[in-house]
Amino acid sequence: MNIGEVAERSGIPTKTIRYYEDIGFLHPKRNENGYRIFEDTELHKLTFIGRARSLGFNIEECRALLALYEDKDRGSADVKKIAQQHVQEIEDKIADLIAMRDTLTHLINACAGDHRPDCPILDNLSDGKGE
Amino acid sequence: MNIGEVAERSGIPTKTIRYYEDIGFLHPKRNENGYRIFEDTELHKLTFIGRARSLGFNIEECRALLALYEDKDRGSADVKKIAQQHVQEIEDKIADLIAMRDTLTHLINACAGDHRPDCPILDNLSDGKGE
DNA sequence: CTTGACCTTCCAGTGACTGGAAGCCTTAGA
DNA sequence: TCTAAGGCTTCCAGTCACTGGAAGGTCAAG
Repeated sequence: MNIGEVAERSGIPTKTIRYYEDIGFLHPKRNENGYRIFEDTELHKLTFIGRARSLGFNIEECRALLALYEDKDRGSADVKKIAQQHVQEIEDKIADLIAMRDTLTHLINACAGDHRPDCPILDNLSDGKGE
Repeated sequence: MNIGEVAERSGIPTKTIRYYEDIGFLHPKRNENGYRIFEDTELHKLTFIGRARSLGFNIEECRALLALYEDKDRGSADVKKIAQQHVQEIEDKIADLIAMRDTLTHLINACAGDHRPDCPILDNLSDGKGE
């Protein structure tokens, strides 16, 4: 397969695939004209990475997961640990965002939203009060 | 005030304050030795930006909010609109994160997390099934 | 007079891509 | 056989909002 076909089948853009090669995820062979040739194993790897990324794992976590995937002797505990840490990070982010949303919603509800200049949102940004 | 004092009082690192000057948020005067001198208005502005950033507004949104804050003739509707758009973005992010968390939690619960190699988490990343 | 805490500028790196330029390769059609 | 389109290559720069570090000037205390 050429890179275009792999991109289509994995759902990962060609640019990103080349980037993944740069950072050592893949080592596709080249044919005599310099084009990358991908095997099914590489397509599979890319799809794996794509799924992990869409679950919010960063590149280093993907690397670790991939290494575990390819290690037939690993215990599932290692994988579970990475996933649990990641869930905790996600929970933290959710909590931060909810706090932001709640503050903002509160301010928005207090704001008339008309032609007059009084604005609790700006007042809060200006003096930190009004919550 | 020198930059160090402003940093302490606003809670914004000196590096970031210099960066904010670079991108045109501030225009502190300089004294003869080249040091920046900050007035209270600049400290106030920085604190404003700090609060807006902590509510998740990006730099351009902060710029817009600051401009509205300094425009005595604006209507609160303009501010409310920016805030509402921002809340919508936050809601979207929260929804994405919750979806990730739920998928992961589901997989984690299905994973024994022991010394054995079977792992539903890796299986899911590998073949997309198991949800 | 030295030490240490400030301050300055400039350059590079972060994460994970993404866009664009310049140029080679391949294939289908006129 | 020429040509045009599309796919492929590399390399460089930009994104966002900082952050770290180097190299050096300034200032106040002891």
